[in-house]
Amino acid sequence: MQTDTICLGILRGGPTTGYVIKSVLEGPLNQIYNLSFGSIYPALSKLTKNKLVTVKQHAQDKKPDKKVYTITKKGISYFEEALLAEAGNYVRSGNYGDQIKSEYGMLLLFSKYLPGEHVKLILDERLLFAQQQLKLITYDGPIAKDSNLNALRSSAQGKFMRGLMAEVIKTAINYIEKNRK
Amino acid sequence: MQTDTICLGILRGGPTTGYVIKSVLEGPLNQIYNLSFGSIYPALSKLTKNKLVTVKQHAQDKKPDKKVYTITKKGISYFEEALLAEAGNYVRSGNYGDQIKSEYGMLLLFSKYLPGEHVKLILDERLLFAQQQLKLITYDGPIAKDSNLNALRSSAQGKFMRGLMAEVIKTAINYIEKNRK
DNA sequence: AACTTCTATATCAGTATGATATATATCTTG
DNA sequence: CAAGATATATATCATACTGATATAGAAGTT
Repeated sequence: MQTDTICLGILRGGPTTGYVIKSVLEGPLNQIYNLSFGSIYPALSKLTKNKLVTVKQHAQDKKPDKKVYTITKKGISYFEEALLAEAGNYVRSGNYGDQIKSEYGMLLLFSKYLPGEHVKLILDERLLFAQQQLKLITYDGPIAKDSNLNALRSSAQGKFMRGLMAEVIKTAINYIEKNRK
Repeated sequence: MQTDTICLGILRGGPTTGYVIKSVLEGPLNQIYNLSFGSIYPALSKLTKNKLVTVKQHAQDKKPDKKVYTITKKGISYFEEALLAEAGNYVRSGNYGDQIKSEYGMLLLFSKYLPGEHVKLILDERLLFAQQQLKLITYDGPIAKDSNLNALRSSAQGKFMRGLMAEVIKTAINYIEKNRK
């Protein structure tokens, strides 16, 4: 999916900053899609230039201006068309897998060539990370109003994805704990 | 993990071609790591130039020469050092998540803005794909001798990873089937 | 008081993708 | 049985993305 489409999709959930878009992708959407600042900021600039979003610069004396992006009417219709096109491409491509680069997976695969203590450390850190992720995804407490997580919270689609992610993480944690001898 | 290290690691399991390396990554290692030909072929050339692998060109009249790469002694020790460094970097980085771009995940997240038939099709195709992946991973029949899957077959590490992947896919399939209303 | 993490944007060298080109064999389907 | 699709096999390249780095103050931790 194009970075533009993703930014617009997140902005569909309410106005926010590039920094928050990155946080959402790194946090609750970590298992779904990752993007770096080097992709997000230029995309936001391009969207602004094309009038698909507007910016409001919140001066914060001495700190860099907080740029709050809002999707425009033009942006909303563009997003819906783009999403439809992406869905069509996905089905037509015949490529239904995800693009994955799992450092952890490769290290475990090659762990025969690694000292035992290293492997233990890798598994420990990964388990800890997975447990934190699980907590983050199942968390139902209050959230910042600019966090754009309401869609993930309240919509049936968001609940579906949260449930799926939680189940998958739980399965992985249980499997690792049981079979790591 | 560097593309070089991954190619050497797969070559550690026996001599093979760039095409087969791609097939292994696209097939049984699909949930772990993906690389395009545009990364694999240049990496293999670089490794050859640095004497970490050797090539034997198998002329196949009219078809492009099949280039079978074999890891050298120098390559083996380089791989082991590189792997150790990668493990160290992983633990030190504090970044234990995977790099993921899931088209399917994003489409489902935004499925509120998509016609119902589209969503149904996406889910159907994804389920079919997941079932094929599961079959591929749990398959225990004969394999081509140049497929480099013996490590994944016989080693404890390979069995561990296969088991983990299978459990995760099963969980996802069950969840989608139960909650897709 | 010193150190680390968080908020916030931006750039860029190096790396990776995805499409395209080429060429034949084999499998599939109407 | 012919046509079309898929598999084998390597290679290139424009475009896109990453990961590191820079900047800078607030807030939290040791």
